[in-house]
Amino acid sequence: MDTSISVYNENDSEHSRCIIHMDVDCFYAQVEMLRKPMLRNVPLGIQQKNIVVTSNYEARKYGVQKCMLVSDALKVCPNLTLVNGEDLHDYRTASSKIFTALLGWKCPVEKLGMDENFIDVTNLIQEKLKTMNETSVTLTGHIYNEPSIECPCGCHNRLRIASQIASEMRKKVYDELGFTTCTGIAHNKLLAKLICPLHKPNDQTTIFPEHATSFMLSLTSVRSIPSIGTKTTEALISQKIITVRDLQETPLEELKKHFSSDMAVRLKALSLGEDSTPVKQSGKPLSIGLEDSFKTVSVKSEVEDKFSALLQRLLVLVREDGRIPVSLRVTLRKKDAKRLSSHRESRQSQISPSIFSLTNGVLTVTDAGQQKLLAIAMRLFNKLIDLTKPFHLTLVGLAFTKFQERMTGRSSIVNYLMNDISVQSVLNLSNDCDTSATSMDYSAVSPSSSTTTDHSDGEVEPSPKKPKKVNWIAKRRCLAKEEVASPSKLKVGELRLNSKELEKVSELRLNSRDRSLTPRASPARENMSDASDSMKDVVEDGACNVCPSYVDKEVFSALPDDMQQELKAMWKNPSSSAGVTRSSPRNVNKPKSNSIRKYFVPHK
DNA sequence: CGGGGCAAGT
DNA sequence: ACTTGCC
Repeated sequence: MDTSISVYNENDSEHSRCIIHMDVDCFYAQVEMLRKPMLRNVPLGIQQKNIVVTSNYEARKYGVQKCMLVSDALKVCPNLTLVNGEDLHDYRTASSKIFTALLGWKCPVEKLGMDENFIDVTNLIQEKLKTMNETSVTLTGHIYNEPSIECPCGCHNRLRIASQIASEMRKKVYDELGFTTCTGIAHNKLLAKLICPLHKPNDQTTIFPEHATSFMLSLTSVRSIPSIGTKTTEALISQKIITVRDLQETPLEELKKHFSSDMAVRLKALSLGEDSTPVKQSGKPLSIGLEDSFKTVSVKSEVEDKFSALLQRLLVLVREDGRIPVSLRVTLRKKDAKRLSSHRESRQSQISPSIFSLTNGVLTVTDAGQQKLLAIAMRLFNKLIDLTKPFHLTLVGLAFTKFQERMTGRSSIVNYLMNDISVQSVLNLSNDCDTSATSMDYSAVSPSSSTTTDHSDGEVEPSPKKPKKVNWIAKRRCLAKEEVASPSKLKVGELRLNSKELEKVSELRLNSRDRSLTPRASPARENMSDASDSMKDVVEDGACNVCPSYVDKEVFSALPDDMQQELKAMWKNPSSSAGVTRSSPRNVNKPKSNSIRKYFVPHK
C-alpha cells in the first residue's frame, strides 16, 4: 500500500506536498565569473551570436537585459565585457553538478533547463516530523504573506520546514560549487516556480496555499504562467482572455470551446494557482542534439559541411553519454519573411546501431560510419528542401533522438543507481554468458516504434515479441544494465576493473555458479504478468535476451547495504523518493573523463 | 527576432 | 513523426 503523499488530489486542495524550486542566479554569468574571478566585478554579458543571453548583476545595473541585442547592450553599457557562450559544454557540466548536489537529499529532483530544478521534499519532511516534537517551526527567508490562521492540514509547518531545507540546499550549492541561487517554496510546482524570483538574487520565498489565488492575480498577463506559451496566449487573447483574472473568471465551459477538455481544466486550475503535476525525477536526456544558426546558407555543399561539423561535435557528446543512438533527426529553419522567428522543421529516421561500435570500451564510429550518418542527414535534408528551387536557411540542427536504453521517468532513477562501480561489477558477473555471446539483440528501443524501422542503412534485428516470465529482480537488473551502458561495453569494461573489483566479481561469480544459477536459464522465474508497475514501460524480450535471467539473492546481497535498502524501497514503491544516493549522472565530477573512467572508476 | 537545447503533446 | 513550449 502506498501511504506516501505522492498521490495527489486532482484539485490539489490538500496542500499535502512540499515543493522547492531552485533557480541559479544568472547562471551562465556565474559560470564565467567562477571561471575567471576578475569578471566578477565588471559588468558582464554572455553572448551568443548577436544576443546577450544573460548578464551579471553588475551589468543589470546599467540596464543590460536578458536577450538583448549586443548593439543595444553596448549602448546602455559601453564597458560591458562580453564572453561567448555558444558552447554549452561547461554550462551543462555545472548544471549537472548542481543537480547532483540536490540529489543528496534523496528526494525526486526534476531538472528544468540548465539552471532550474524542482525538488519534492514531501517525504523527507514526513520523516522529519516523525522524530520531532512538533511545536512551531521557524520559517527561513521571506514569506509572500503572513498567514492569518494556521491551516488545519498542517501545511504551514511543513512548508516552514521546507524553507529550512531550501536554505540548506542553497548553502550547499554555494559552499561547494560557488553558485548563488534563489528558491521558491510552495505546495505545488507552479507556485514554487512563480514565487521563486520574488526576492532576487540569492534569497528565498515561501508562499502558503491560502494566498495562491491572490498571488496569481498579481501576475496580470496569462503569459507569465509557465506552460502558457506564445500559442496558448494567442488563443486565449483571441477569446479576450488576457489577464490571469480574466482566466480565473472564465467559466470552464467557455474554455472548452477553444481548447481540449484536459487543456481547459488545466488552464483554469493554473489561473487559480493549482497544479497537481508531480516532480519527475530527471535522468539522462531523451535526445542529444546540436544546432548552428547563421545569416544564410543557400548551397547544398555548405549544408553538408555544417552537418559534418555538427556531427563531429555531436559524436563527442554521444560518446560521453554512453548510450547507442538509433534515430537521427535533422532540423532546419528557412529564411522566411513572413514568420519572423523560429519556425523549425524537422525530419527523422532510424539509423542502424551497427554504425556504432565499441572499441576498448569506448563508443566509436568509423569514418565510413560517419559518412553513413552524413548521408542519412542529407537524405533527411532532401525531404525538407526542394533542391530544384533556391533555398535559404538560417539554422541547421542535428540530434540523436532515441537510444537503445529505455530511459523514461522513474526508471531513470535506476540509471543513477547503476552508475556505480560496485553495481556494475555485479551486473557484469551476473552476465557471464555475455562474454561468450557476441551478438546482442538491441531492438528493445521504445516499445511502439520498433515496427517502423528504416532498414535502408543496415539491419536492425527485430525482437521476438513473445512475453516471458521473469523474476522481478532479474528484470530490474536487466533494465539497469541496459541503462548503464551497452552490454558489450560492460563486457569490455569488466576487463578494466581494478583488482579489488575483479576480486569481487570472481568471488561473486563463484557463488553464482553452485547456486542454481544455471547459465542462461529461464527455469524458475516468478510470474510477472501483471506488470502493474513501472516494469511495463521498461524491458521487452529483446533486452532480456542479453540480460541475466537468473540473477538472484546472492547478487543482490552483494550490493552495499544502503543500496539494497533503496532498491527494495524502489521496487516496492517505484514512485517514492527512495533511491538516489551514489549518483553520477553523465560526467558530472569528471568533465574531461572518457567513458571508461566515467563508468569504471569508482568514486572516491 | 535573436541561442541552443530538451521534453511533451498531438 | 512533427510541432509547441520552456529555460
